[in-house]
Amino acid sequence: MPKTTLHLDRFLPYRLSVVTNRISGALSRHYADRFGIGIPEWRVIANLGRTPGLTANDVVERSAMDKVTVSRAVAALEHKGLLSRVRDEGDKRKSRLTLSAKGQTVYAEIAPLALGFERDLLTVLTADEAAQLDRIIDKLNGKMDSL
Amino acid sequence: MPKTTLHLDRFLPYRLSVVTNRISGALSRHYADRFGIGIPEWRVIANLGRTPGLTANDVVERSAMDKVTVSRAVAALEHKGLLSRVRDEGDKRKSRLTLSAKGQTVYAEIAPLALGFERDLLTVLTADEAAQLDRIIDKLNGKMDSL
DNA sequence: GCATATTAGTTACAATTGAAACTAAATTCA
DNA sequence: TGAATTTAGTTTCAATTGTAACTAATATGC
Repeated sequence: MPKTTLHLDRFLPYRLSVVTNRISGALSRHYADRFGIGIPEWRVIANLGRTPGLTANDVVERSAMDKVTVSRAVAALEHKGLLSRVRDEGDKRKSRLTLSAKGQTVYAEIAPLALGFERDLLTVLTADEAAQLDRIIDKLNGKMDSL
Repeated sequence: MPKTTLHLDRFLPYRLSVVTNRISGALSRHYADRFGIGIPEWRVIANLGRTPGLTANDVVERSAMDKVTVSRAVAALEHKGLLSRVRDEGDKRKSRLTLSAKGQTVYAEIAPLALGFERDLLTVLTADEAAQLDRIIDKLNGKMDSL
């Protein structure tokens, strides 16, 4: 029988939101404090760390962040000297973004920290549960695509 | 072998954050637009709908929301005539909160809508996956408690 | 070829948010 | 008791965020 009463602490969107915010918050405290980097900035770094030369728009598409958020994160990172822009000669609306040496250092420091955090988190799940969760998230994303 | 490269779109905290924000966003669009109610207000309503007479602080404890957020949501709901406060005679710092008739109507309209949304979401998961997900969320929350 | 539409990115503005400081009431304990 | 602490809730302030409007460059259609 389907639920007929709304029980907030049994309500999936709510439960997801709570646990996710706790995780994001804890993770960002790990690096925000130590490196003065916020979540959007960190996501830009993570993308450029793996794939240099992306444009801001490429980052938007990959990161599910807003245009404006990315624009600001890029500006902040440039200001801090963590990345540089090179105007694309073929299409002058775009800029190619790459981490500076300093930016790469930050990436190299934070990435293992983030992976360590994830690994620690995953210790409470069996390998099977972790795999399930991955599949479930994909399915939920698929559902959201079609909505 | 554990991961050694940070691949943002395989990184659990990130994946969770993306899917959760998509779900929360879609859900809140369902009622925010129609009822002029934001997420924090809705959460207060959901709590009082099931359990009238809670104090603001009770809501904070149950909802994982911030004190300030709850205070503001309560003030907004009172202003809109959706709830009323009655100063607790035993402890005059507290107010007992209850939905007005109008507030109960809103609750009665949104609750099934929210449950319907959840039900629709869950159609992409098998019963077993849904149960797994529930368990996984509990485990992750347990981990976050201990952190 | 030039007017129109689209795309990359930024800026302006308003709304949301949380940390910190605050008020008022209740509790503790010396 | 009554001074010091804690608790409930509010207010202030600054930071973050997204929507909408904008600029500049490119692509499209007639």
